[in-house]
Amino acid sequence: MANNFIEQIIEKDIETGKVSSVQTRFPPEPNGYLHIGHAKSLCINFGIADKYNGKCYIRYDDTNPTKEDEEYVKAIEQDIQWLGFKWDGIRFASDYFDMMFDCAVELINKGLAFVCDCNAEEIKLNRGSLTQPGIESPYRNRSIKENLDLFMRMKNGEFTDGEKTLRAKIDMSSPNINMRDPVIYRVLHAHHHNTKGKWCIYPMYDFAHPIEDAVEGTTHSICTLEFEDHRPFYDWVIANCGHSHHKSKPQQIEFARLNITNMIMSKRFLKSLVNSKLVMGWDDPRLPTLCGIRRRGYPAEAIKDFCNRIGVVKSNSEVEESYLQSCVRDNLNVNCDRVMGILNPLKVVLTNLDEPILCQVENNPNATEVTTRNITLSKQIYIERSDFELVPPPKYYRLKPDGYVRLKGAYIIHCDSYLTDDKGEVTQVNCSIVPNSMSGNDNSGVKVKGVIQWVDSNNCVDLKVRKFGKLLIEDNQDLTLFERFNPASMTEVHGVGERCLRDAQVGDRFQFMRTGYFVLDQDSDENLLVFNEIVPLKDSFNK
RNA sequence: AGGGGUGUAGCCAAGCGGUAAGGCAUCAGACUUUGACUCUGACACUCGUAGGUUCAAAUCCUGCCACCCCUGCCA
Repeated sequence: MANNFIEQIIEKDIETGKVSSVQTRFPPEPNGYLHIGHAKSLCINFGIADKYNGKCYIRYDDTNPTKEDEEYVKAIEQDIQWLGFKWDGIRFASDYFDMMFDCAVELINKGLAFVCDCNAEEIKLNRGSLTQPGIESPYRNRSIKENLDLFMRMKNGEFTDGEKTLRAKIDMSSPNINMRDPVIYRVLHAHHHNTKGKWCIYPMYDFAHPIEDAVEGTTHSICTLEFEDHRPFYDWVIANCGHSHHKSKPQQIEFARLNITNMIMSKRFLKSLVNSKLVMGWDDPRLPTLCGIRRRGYPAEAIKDFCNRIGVVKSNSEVEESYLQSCVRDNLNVNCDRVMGILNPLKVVLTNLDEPILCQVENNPNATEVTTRNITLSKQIYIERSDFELVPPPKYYRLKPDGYVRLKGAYIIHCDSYLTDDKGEVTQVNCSIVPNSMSGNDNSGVKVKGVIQWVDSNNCVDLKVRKFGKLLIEDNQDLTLFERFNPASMTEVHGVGERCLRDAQVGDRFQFMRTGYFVLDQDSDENLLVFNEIVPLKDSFNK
C-alpha cells in the first residue's frame, strides 16, 4: 500500500510495467553537513528502495569544485550510517566527467549546443525577464566544426574562467527561463577533490544530474520542489544525448522540503555560526545538523519515525517542533533508564536517620523487562530547589513547611524546620523520616500525593548540565539571521546525580526522573560529567 | 493574460464522486511511589472562495483569491 503520492506513482509504474525494478539515489553536494531536512530525503529514497526491493545509491553531486571538500564526503557517510541506512553503492558525479564531456560533444554534433563568448553579465542581460523573452546569443549559429574546435580548446585550458561557456540551443523565448539556452559547461580552473587537476571545465548541475541518473539506472529521481521548473530541461538532456550509456529513463519527482519551527536549515547560516565560533562546531547540540542532533541525544530511530509520520506531499509546510519532540520522547520513554539527578540542589538533613540505608529503585518501569538497582540514603541529601516552597501555590504536592512528601523509592519525610541566609533564601531543610513508611513496605498510615527525586550527598557525582533554548532571538526580525543569534540559547547549571552515572559512556541517555532526558556529552572527564538536555519531560503542573 | 506549483482544524496529514481517517498540540477526567508514561472523552455540519455539473462534490468543470518557486558560468 502506498503511503504517499510518490509511492503511488511508483506502484503504478510497476503495475503498468513501466519499470521492472526501482532505483533511487540520495544526491548531496559535499559542501556542508547534512541536516534534518536531508533526513527526510534519506527516508524517502532509502525507504522506497527498501519497500520495493530496489536499490539506492549515495551520489555526490560534486560538479562545483570551488565549494566542495573531502571533509564533507566523510561526514555525510557517517551521518547516513548513523541513521542506519545501507546504500547499494557510492558514486560521484565526477566519476562521469569523461562521459559527460562526450554527451556535450554529441549535442554539438547534433546542432543542439554551441560555444558562447558572452560573459556572465551579457548572458544575464540577454536572458530576458520573467515577462519578456530573451535575445539569442550572437554566437548561437556557429558551425558545428567551430563549436567542436572551441569546446576542445575550452577543455585544453586555452581560455580563462568565465571567458567561454557551452550552452544548450533550445529556445530563448521559452516562458521557462531554464530553457533559454542554459549554460551546460563552464571554464573553471579549480582543483577538484576527486579528479584533482584533470579538468578545467565542469558541467552544470542541470546537465550533469539527468545524465548521472540515467547512467546509474535511477528510475525515480526524487528532489525538492524548487526543481520543478528544471524538469523540462532534465527530460531534454535525457532525450537528446548519452543514449548508449543509459540504463534507465528516469523521471524526476518533486516533494516539499522539511521546515520545522525554530530550526534554520540554511547551510550559509549554519556555516557562519560555526566559523564565528558562536557555537561549538557543526555538531553543536543546538544545530539541526544530523551530527548536532546526534550529540543532542536524539535517537536515529526517533528521527526516522518523525520523517515517516509527517508525510510526503507537494505543499509547503512548517512542522511544529513539538511533533519532533514527541517522537523523541516516545522513543526515549521505552529505551532510557531512569536515574535521579538534581539540577538545582537544595540541602536536606534527615535528622532521625543515623546510619545509611539501601533503597531499591526500578531502572525503567516501562521497559519490557523491569530491572532494579540499589542506592543509598543517608543523613544528608539533595532535592530539587523547586520541590520546596515556603509559600506553595495551590495544589502543590511537594515539600513545604510542616508538610509531607515521599522520597522516590524511600521514605516519606516531614519538614520540621529550615534555615535561610540574609537574603531569605532557603539554605537547608531539616526533615524527619516517617517511621515504617519505606517504599513498598509502608504501613505508616500517612498518605502523600507528592513524590520527589533526591540524591545522597555522600554517594553522588557532580554534573554539568546544558539546557537549550531558541537559537534565534524572536524580535528584531529585520536583522540578519546571524545577528539574531541568541547567546542564551545554551545555559549551564551545576548539579548532582546518582553515583551510577559514573559508569556511563558518552552518548548514553537517561531519564532524570521528573525532569527530562539527558545524554552524556563528549566534553565529560573524570571529575565532571557533562550532560545535554535532550528534551524535558512534559509537565502539566508548571505549564 | 510570463511560467511552474500548492491551498482540508493551532500544526502535520488521509481522502481519488457515496456524505471529513490518523498523529502533534490543547482542554477535561481516570490511573499513578515520575504532576512522566498509560487510558478515556472533547476538539472541521465542512475542505481558500464564488458559481456550475450531478440523485450525490473536499473529490469533476469555470472564474476569482492567497501563498511558494523561477531572470547563477550554485546545487
